[in-house]
Amino acid sequence: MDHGSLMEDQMMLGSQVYPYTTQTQHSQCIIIVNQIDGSSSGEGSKPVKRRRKRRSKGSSATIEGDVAELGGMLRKRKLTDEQVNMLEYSFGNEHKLESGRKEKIAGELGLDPRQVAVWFQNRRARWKNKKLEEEYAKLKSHHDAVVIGQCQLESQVLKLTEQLNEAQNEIRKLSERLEEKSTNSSSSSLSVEANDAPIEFEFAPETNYNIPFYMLDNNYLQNMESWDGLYV
DNA sequence: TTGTGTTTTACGACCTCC
DNA sequence: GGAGGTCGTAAAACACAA
Repeated sequence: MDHGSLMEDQMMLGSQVYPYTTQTQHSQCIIIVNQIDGSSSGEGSKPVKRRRKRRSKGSSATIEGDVAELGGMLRKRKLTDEQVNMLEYSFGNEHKLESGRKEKIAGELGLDPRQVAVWFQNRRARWKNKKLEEEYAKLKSHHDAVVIGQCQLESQVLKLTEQLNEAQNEIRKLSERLEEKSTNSSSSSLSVEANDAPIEFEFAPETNYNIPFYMLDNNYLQNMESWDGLYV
């Protein structure tokens, strides 16, 4: 029998047959689930996508923790705060769920072991999503810092390029002046330098030329310090 | 009240490990 | 091969604005 197509047909027809039969009896809710579908996953090599049987939205709402079965159909129930708290506590201790632990938790909380397993699966998925979001936020802030740093460096490059141009102009002027003087006094055998007026520097006379000028910028040094931490 | 977006519960399909 | 994992998604439950 093709359970898949039967289920699909039942869904199409709006049938209320659910792929599980239920036997519930508990202080709050125990669901003993007997799978009648029988074709869990191993249906040959070809993957068969079967439509799942879902209840229609027309069914009335359930009270939290209420019995999970009505008119032969499973009802989705919200777990009580106490159950969720206990599950959260258990999840906090260990994200994985061995079968012994699952049975124990299910027994303590009055839940079906399957519910406990499903809850842990969903909880792991939420935890993973949260981790991914955190990771994304961290990477984004790092990226933003890198972009800001890059802008700062680019503006520094512009500034330094300007300074370099000025320096080159100054050098050119000086060498032109020297050349001029040497041409004028070419007939004389006297030393030029001895009678010359001192050469007048037009920029940064106080600059210490033993240190690369870009390192004299405080911003440069500060940036060097703050950038070290980014590449750990 | 109702439409809509989000969260929670549950499941099917598939994968991995023992 | 079975148990238990992830992933994607349906549908109920819930929150909340209009």
